[in-house]
Amino acid sequence: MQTDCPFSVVSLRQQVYDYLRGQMNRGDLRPGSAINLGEMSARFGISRTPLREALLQLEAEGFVTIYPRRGIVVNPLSESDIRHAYEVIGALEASVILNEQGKISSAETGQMRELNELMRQSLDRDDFAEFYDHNVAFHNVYLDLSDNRGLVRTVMTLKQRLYDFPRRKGFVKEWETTSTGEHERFIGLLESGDPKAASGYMRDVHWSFDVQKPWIRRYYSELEREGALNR
Amino acid sequence: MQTDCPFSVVSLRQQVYDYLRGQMNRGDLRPGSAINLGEMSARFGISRTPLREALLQLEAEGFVTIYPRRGIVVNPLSESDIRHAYEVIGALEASVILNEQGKISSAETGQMRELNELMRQSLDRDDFAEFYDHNVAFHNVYLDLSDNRGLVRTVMTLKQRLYDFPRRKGFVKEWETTSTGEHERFIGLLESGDPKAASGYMRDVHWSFDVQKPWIRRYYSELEREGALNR
DNA sequence: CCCTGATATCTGATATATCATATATCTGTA
DNA sequence: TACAGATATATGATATATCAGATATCAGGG
Repeated sequence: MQTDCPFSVVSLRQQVYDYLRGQMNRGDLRPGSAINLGEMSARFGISRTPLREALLQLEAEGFVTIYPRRGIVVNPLSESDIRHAYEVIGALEASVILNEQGKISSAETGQMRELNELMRQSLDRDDFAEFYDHNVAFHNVYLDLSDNRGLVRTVMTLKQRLYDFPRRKGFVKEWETTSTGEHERFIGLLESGDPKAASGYMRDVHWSFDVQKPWIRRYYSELEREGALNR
Repeated sequence: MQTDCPFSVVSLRQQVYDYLRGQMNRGDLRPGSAINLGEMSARFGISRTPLREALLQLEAEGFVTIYPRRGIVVNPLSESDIRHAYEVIGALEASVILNEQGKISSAETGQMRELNELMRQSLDRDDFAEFYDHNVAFHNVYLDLSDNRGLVRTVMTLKQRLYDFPRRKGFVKEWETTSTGEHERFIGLLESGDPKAASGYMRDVHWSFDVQKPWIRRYYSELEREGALNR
């Protein structure tokens, strides 16, 4: 029925949401920058209502703050925001790995191996965007096994928050090399039949703010110099 | 400055949100029931805009579904919704317990003991509302130690979803007795200096859907007979 | 010069009107 | 009688106008 329909009407609200998310993702809309309903309405030639609705959604997801009658600002990403995101992502990804262990077979670990290899190739080619897409796809191998779509949506929204503003055209190569190594260790634990250890490794190492802190600080401090990150 | 101000203007949108949440909480707005913007606008004498904005927020939080141009429906709570909520709550509460273990002292465990005792007294008096308030307060003892307000908000929203619709004036007493026993075990693990075991117990026993499934099914199946829960 | 109160301006919040889509009902034809 | 197309109705989605609160600026008095 509806899911088979080749046509769909995308609400203006959704289009605005997608547009603004795209702007943040490309770095065209930076942390701290102001968004003005009246200007946007004039620029796009649409009314303020769908704009406002899209922004209310973005606010609920943490991307912007609406100051009543004062203005709308794109949220900076502070170190504690990063720490909080790591905490939630780590806990939820670990939970999925444990809960869906029965569905993680050699097809899945094989897929993750491929993606990890593609990540390494992207690293060698300095292709940042591709590296991150493969990274997201790596984690999605097990996330997509979960029917808990709310959980996955929470994780994905937080990842978008993490990835948007530091989404620069560059790496801390040592971090990414370590990261792909952690992926490999993770796969090894899964393949050796120890999903509990794999789950713990994902939460306590790969998504541990404390463990990753030196890389995080190095990575984000470089961005801070570029003015993309406000403490 | 603003946080000290004894006066505040509460937007219509927020008032509508609070009102509707209160209605769901009291069972005056049941799962499956329709909400009509035009009727509500007429009844409250306010425009549809803040109504719609409140409902968009409620939709984002899982309480309602807005069917474009067709109507707005209060979401039923299915068994899989409950399972999903348990999964997320368990993972996140366990994470807080681990991360904030340094802040959990005898003051906190003492507080939890008191609340658990109050829960037992409510149970003896068949005071359902009070039992649940103490239960929420019990868990909040450690949740409030976390500065990850996004995490806590996620947990609280899911709990509201769980508690609203089965919020009847009654108990499965054996479940609640078992539950307070689990609280006691949890406190014991904390006091014996094993926060990791306490964290694991909270996630793998107290908030494990599989472990609690028999109680859940008994509790919610009674509600289903009352028409409060749709599968 | 500084402070206070009045006024102007800005911008989101709300009210009202209209539009766009989904569904129900009616009408005509085979 | 059944089916297809046209029309009516319902309801959320969007457009436009106005309001309400926050901030900036100005004017007057001490």
